[in-house]
Amino acid sequence: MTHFIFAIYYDPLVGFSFLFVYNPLKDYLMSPKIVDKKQKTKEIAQAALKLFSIKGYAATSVGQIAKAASIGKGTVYEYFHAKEDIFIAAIMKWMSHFELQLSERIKGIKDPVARLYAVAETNMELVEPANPTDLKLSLEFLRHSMLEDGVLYKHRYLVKDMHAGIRKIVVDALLDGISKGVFRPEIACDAEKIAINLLAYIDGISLHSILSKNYFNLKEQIDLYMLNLIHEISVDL
Amino acid sequence: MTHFIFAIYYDPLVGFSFLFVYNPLKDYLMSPKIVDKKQKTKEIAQAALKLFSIKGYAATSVGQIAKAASIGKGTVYEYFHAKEDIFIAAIMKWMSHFELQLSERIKGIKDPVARLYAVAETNMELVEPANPTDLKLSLEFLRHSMLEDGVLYKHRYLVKDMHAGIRKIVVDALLDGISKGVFRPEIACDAEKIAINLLAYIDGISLHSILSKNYFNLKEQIDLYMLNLIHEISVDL
DNA sequence: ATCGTATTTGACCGACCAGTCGGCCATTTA
DNA sequence: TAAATGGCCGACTGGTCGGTCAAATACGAT
Repeated sequence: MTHFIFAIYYDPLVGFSFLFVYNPLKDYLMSPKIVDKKQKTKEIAQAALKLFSIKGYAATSVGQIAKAASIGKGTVYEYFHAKEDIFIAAIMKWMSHFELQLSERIKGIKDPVARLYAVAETNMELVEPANPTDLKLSLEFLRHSMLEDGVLYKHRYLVKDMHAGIRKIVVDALLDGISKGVFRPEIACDAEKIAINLLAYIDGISLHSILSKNYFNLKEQIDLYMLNLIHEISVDL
Repeated sequence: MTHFIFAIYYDPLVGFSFLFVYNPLKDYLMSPKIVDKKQKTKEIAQAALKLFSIKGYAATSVGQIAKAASIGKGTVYEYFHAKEDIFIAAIMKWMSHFELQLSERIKGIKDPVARLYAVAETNMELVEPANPTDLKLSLEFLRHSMLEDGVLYKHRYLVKDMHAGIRKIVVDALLDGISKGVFRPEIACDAEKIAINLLAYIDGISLHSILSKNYFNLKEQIDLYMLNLIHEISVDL
């Protein structure tokens, strides 16, 4: 009876999305006012993400999100059950954006040393250009994942998963370096530890660089760390 | 005419405090119900500190602070002009407590290597014992210092000052190590950079340890970092 | 043109909160 | 005992915010 094709989309941002999809072959038979819920959900999450990263979760009201998305406040609740859900969607959008950016950067780099540098530099550029909204969002993210009554506490695994994903990239680079004879084989058992330390350091130095703006040069600091690291794990020449 | 001695106290937590002080030699002449404002201010700040570290600034109401301090809400405003001021006082209390703990630990340790370890371990223990409220407070602290509309933005120098103080301890340990022939003289020009990286790493790994609870062993990670650091800066044997 | 339905909307509600204020209590002074 | 004073308090106010809902709107179908 319906003149629309029915589809089930899965999107990591919005989960399963049951959707009446516009069918270009039958548009003269379209049902009344069908919108792409998936798309609009993303748009709202995008607008919210921007506000959350500037003002923080608590200080951003649903009304402001609605205004930023150029829709009414009530409409927001057609797409999200609660403010918390907007935050979760926004965070997932941000995470997948970051992971995409990182994997884009990594892909094609074969040299293990260059690969480690690329991981470090991608994180660095996330913070550098006088636009530290990402780190602010990170802090918001971490805070709400850590606190028992935090909005993201039930979704703590998101942080862990993200960390695990990036850590795997580093560990793989290390093991790859060993098999290519660049890094010392003895470090294989410490590869995980080395990766954990590298990523923790990058987060720490990024944080400090924002707090002590202009006091030190982020790139120089990371270079010093990387130089020592490479020196420590490389085969003796 | 008054039967009290008048004193001006200076306390880093509450600033100058003009105080009628109880004089034990003349207590039979006491004025009506004089309380130690300085002391009570500290008690309120202490109660607030606990709540802020558990729930965060925004989620802690002045009423809850009052209840935690076992006083009425109105009384809180006898001691603080605004909620923001309670936060500032609580943060300063927390900072001075941390700095005291660190300097207590450091004092008496003459060996430069042991001194570096002591700095790292003090930070570590701050986070370790299944009671990560301090790191939660750190995050709250950083967030409000970083954001333009953060409660502590006008007091950003507090973070910088604290970092500078701890950094000086590390730099001094490094320079001391050089003069004692333990560390290589060439690192003198990099001492500042090394200190910045060490402290950034400690903050980063502490953060990750809370987020990935039970995934890795914080002490082992720090030991690995310190081992590499010491190896890198020590004179060759 | 008109109907029916999907969608949108902003006024509204109840909860909460920072900060105020008038009054209460306890103790000293006269 | 009465007045004075320091300290204390919680009800109240003005305002915000998350979430709801009845009415309005958009738009294809007929």
